[in-house]
Amino acid sequence: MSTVEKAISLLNFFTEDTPEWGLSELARQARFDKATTRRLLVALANSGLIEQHTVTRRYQLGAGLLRLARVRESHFPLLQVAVPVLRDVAASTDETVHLSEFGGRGLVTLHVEESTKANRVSVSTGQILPLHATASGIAFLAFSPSQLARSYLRKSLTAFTRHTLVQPARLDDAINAAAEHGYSRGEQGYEDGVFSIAAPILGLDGYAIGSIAIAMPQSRNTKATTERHIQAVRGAARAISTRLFGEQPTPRHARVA
Amino acid sequence: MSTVEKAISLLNFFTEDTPEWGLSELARQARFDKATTRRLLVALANSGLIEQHTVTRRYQLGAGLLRLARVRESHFPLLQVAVPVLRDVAASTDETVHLSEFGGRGLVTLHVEESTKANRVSVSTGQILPLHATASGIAFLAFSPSQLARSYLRKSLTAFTRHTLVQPARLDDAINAAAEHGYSRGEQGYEDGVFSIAAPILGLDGYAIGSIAIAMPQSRNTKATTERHIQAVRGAARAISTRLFGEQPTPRHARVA
DNA sequence: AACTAACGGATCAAATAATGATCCATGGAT
DNA sequence: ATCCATGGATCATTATTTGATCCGTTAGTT
Repeated sequence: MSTVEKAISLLNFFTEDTPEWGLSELARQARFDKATTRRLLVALANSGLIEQHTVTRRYQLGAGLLRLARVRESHFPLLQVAVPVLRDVAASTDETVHLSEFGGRGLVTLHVEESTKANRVSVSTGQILPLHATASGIAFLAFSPSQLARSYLRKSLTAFTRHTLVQPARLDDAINAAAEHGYSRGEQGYEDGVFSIAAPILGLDGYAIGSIAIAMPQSRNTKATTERHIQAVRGAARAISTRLFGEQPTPRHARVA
Repeated sequence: MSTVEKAISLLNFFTEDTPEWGLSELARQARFDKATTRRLLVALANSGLIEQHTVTRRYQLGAGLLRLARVRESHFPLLQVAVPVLRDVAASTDETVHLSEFGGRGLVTLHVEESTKANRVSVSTGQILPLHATASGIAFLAFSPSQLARSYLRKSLTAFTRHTLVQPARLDDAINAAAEHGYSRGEQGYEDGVFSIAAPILGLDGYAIGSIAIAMPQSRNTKATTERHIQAVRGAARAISTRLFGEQPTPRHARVA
């Protein structure tokens, strides 16, 4: 892990739940030396990615992030384009719909539109989704350069539930099925009782850049609705690609051998 | 400049105008060695702050930034709170209004609502404003810990126009006037022909966290309108503080000796 | 088709910057 | 009044970053 990666990894400790950190607390959590942590924080603060409250001396995310996020969004308006589409899908299905993009080392959940039902699936923004255990991940892998899928298969496949696909062969099957049909199913692979359907959002090169998924309680997974959900999620994913690039990219499957 | 700061400084080359960079091009611009630049970019990419286009091999800002910006905005909803206020001011004055926040080493312009007039001032998001040459900067300095103001006064005071305040004594006067009246004027200090009025947005500790400013062509700087603009910008700045913190912070002036 | 130039990327000895044990001052809590 | 945890500073040791140089590709020119 390079110094730069260490510094940035500190940023990831700042979440909706813990948006502020004291120095010692953060050092302990990140398992860095206190002095090291401080130096990294100071560097981040000098760059505007972190700010320090002058009174409490606690650290929080800085204004520089807003600026950079704006630049990115103005160049590549994923959220701007996708959020209305997600909203439509959420409205027409009344199930939780979420968008994730591949960035760095995993699928980052960027936006969530929740169902209005009392019994619904809650997803929180910022969550990193494991590729092998979620519908979103499988959909993404199915349309990724096969090298990526394969290198991922070699890594440790954590079992989050009894249903998580941990045998490489079964994961291959799931990926191949997703590549063939253009969508994937996740049946309690990450969290018990959650069923989801996902489709990949393709980039101009035909490879997936992320996914969109509908998540619902397993109990609402009925034949009749599922078919509608598949259509909705595939249509939404294609709409997002088309609006982003002005055309529908030609999919590039990644069959795993 | 630490390695971390170097890496993050690379991010700042990605702007609305140049949102993509090739490796060599960026290395030249940043005056880093090509190998160094690449290592830094790879580290940033591993962390999700940068992404590389698989085909063109060019680099652009990554999805991780969106996530972090969201976390910050949900913890400290400056934009969410301020944008509607800016919109009101822009609508009622029909002049360009912009919001900046102090982060890292300068005032970062976070949002702009432009006038609908043909002859208007254009400000672009992401611009870094010099503290001594803009109304926003003076307003900020006037309500900053005096240490900050003083250390800034020691630094080189670049003259952007013939009107830029470069003599420390005159800058002191401007800061003191702003501290006294709660707003500042910028008369062509940064760009010729631009007149602006700014007020500080105060944090809970009573020190400024940023500013809000109205900018217009010098020709429209008339006594009658100026008084209205002063009221508008002061009211807006106070409204933002109040909505952010639920109370109006007690201002802490920073009289310069 | 051969040549050139610029590109992204990889390598590794030398140079430099990061590390962490240790110390200090401050502020709550008991 | 004492204790303990905090944020911050120091500096010899250590590990990482650096950059000259190399390589294979691609795109433009002759």
